Amino acid sequence: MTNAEIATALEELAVLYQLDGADRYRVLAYTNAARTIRDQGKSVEQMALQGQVTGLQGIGETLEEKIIALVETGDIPAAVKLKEKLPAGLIEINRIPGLGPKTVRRLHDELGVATPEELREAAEDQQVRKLKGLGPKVEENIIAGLENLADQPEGPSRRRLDQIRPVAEELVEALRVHPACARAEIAGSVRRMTDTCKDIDLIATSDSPLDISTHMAGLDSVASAGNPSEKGVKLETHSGIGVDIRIVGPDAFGNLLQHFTGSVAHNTELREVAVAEGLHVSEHGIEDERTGETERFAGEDEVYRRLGYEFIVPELRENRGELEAAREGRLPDLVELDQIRGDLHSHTTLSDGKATLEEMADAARGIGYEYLAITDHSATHGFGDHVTADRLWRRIEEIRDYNRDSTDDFRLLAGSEVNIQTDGTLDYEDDLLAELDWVIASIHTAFKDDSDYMTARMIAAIEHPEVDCIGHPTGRLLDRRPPYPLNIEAVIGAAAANDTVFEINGNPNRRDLSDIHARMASEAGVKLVLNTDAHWTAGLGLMEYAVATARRAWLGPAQILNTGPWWG
DNA sequence: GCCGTTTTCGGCCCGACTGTTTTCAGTCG
Repeated sequence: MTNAEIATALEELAVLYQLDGADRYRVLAYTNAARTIRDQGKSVEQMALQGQVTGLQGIGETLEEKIIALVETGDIPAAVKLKEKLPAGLIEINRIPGLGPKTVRRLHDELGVATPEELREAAEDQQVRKLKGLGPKVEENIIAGLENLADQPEGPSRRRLDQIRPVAEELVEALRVHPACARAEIAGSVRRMTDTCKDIDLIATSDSPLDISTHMAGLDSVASAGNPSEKGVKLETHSGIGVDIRIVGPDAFGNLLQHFTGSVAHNTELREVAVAEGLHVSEHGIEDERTGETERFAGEDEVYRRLGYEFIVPELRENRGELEAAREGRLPDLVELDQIRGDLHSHTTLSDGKATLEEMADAARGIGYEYLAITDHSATHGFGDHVTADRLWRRIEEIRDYNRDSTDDFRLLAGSEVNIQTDGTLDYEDDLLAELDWVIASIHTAFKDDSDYMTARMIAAIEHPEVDCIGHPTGRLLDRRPPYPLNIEAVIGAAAANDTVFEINGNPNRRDLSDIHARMASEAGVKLVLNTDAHWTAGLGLMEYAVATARRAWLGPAQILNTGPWWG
């Protein structure tokens, strides 16, 4: 059972407890545990079975028992019991925005509502407004909410960073050009460079905040807006992206930026630690309970310093140990985009790329790279653009000619992205692979839902003496395909033992390895390489996403192969 | 339900918004 599946089961149990009227802190404990588990790189199933799961933050004996029951039987007894007691429709109803567990429970107890359909009837018959504290607006919200629920059964969707970031940049620019705006920044998950984002958070400071809110609500790209106020405004773009704009005075800009950058887990931990020292942190400032005074800071770095931390870059703010490290002055020295000296994964028209070898080389040279590996697909790629062994031999000669004729220090590397076949072997002979400067092995076919099989196949490639690197190691596509199942610890162990490098593929649809797995790999002594997998010249520009993932994985230049010169 | 450089019991981040009230509970991020 995957960590995501365990987390989902615990989140469902949290909702069931909520509907059952449980203490809110008990519910919170399950929600926090689910988040911790979702964030783990190691298999929580294995940890639970080996009696190690209580070592995780927020997981005690009770949760350990429930997790063990879940992985052994597929169910948590407490959840089964609650599902017998509470109609399944209530969980569905609870997903309507604005309807929380307390209201759902009252609708059930006082009106007998057990399904979305019964709720619709109750709202249309104006029965809901008969309940104390509920009125016609709630009925309207229910009817609208049920419509949306039918439209998007999976709940609010997250979008890839590359889809949402240009919109955020356009909107923050619209803030900045307004004469009344003193400062504006992108905050939230876009600033933290997460894989996907739910919405856009923007913050600003202004002497006439209402003008700013009204201006933003009236933009052409805005489909609908809430009430513009002095504190900000909520928008939705025509493409359905939610935007939250918050405005404060210039003296508290740092507090607001810190608050709205998040993450929730980071801020919650930050504030809990502060409370123990008598300090109350919010977007408005830091209140010292001994003096009753609130300190405000224009700069975010001052907020961290006041609380006893080194400045923490946004990419690290996930409550994955960064607060402790910042307090002790041992934050990592993170890799920067300008430290990358070459790209080791690119395609040309020889396989499925859109640009020629010369065009790709010119583009890489234009970025200022010292080297570019040409790694077209191999002999079994299919789609009519596979590269036969004979053709690859000739390509090696072409690249050597290119380098010989080159008048500067830039060099092309002769490489290949070789398919890992179903039995773990590669689709070129060893003598050809040995002639290449750089060999990436990747899985492109036969994704099986069998962890033992996929792991063995991957390890066979890692152990192959001619393989330098594993490409997009988990095969995930953020908007359409989950990773294939791998025993990631075993795979990392094999890479460490064989000096095989893992790629962080910077294609924003992949970001593979993920931040969590890349950090695990690095801690196990595996080197990482940051690549774009470019299929056209502009694709080389995607390196910033690989760098972002590497920074989120706590990686510095010393852990990354292509911050160095070509060594081959 | 979890947890401990005040605590093994009694706490558990903080504020905005909404809809309903006329001071607040519930929900959300």
